[in-house]
Amino acid sequence: MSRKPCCVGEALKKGAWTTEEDKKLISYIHEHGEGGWRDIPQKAGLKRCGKSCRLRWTNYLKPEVKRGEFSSEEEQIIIMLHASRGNKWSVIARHLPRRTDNEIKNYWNTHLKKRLIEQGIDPVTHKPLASNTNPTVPENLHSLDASSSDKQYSRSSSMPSMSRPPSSGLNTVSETTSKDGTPVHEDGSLTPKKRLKKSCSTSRLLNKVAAKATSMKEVLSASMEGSLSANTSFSNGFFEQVRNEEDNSNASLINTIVEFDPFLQTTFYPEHEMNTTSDLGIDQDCFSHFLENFGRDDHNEEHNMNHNYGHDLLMSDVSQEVSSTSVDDQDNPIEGWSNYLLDHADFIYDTDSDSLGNHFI
DNA sequence: AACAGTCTCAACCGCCTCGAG
DNA sequence: TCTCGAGGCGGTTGAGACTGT
Repeated sequence: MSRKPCCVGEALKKGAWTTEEDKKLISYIHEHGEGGWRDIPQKAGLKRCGKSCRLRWTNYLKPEVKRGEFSSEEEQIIIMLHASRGNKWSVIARHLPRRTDNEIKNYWNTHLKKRLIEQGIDPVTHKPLASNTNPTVPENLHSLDASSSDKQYSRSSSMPSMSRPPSSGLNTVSETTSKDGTPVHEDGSLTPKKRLKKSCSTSRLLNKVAAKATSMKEVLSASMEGSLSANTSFSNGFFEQVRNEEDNSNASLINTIVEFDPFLQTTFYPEHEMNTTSDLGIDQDCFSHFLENFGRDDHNEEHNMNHNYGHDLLMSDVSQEVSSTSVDDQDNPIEGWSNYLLDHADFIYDTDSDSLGNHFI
């Protein structure tokens, strides 16, 4: 009622933010905190819409925002969650610490979607494209391992950020490391070994995760529709089998995946109400639970080198203490998940093993 | 060297939800 | 209970950098 409209009747600036504008915004928010976006432009001396300030801060300047190349672990999570939730970028972002929905959305549209298509997987349904007769066979990953995927990484790792303001020596992200902190040549490209390892690992995981995500989506759909029955591929005693094998690595993986997605808990643990604080001790931020279970990597110096623009900007010119949520305080929490999945996900394609593996295909 | 095409991603747009008044 | 602004969200755009010819 009494509130004044936002951004009305003012000659507001649009387009890319300048370094000076960033400094003003960072300085103001650091001093007064977030919130009250409507008033921030005026108080901070910016000719910007409050909404624009909020977006600039949350997507780019916020100290805890992680910027740079997505790891294969993060890619797995994005694909899996996209399969079950669709384009719910904010939901996906909640499972990827320090990543913004906008960044995930961009990464999906420019990288993951294309790669899934190349593999014959529909990025919308996460099911094999009609033209691909055998899309889930891992061998098909050879077609993108060193070509498309490698090309993407090579290109993106060497490409400067487009709309990033003139660095003025402030941004150290891509000077000695790739976007995800991987060591790079002086020209910004990944070393051949790193590139090969990364692309192969990513492609292998993409194949596995895409197939797994498809199954998960089917189960989720069936669950949501209340139609999960003996006809569902996960059924036929599968839940019981998994749950009775607590010390089995397969069961452990399933549990981890289920824990990862609270919605799937009702599928695997139908006697439980869908509850954000289930008996598993999992909530919407269940990824942190995973961290507790499987430990944090303490060899993430590379990731710790992943400073960010806002942080550097603030530290460079504004003599104020940086927020306590410093990048250096947080190592990459995804690594453990990746290693665990890599170590245990092979059963998904292991058709020679027991029935557990086949349920996922 | 110049140009066109491609790619990336920050920023914008418009709609929706929530909650203050 | 209703109104409407703030904030959140997903889709889209376009500037700028890279690549190929």
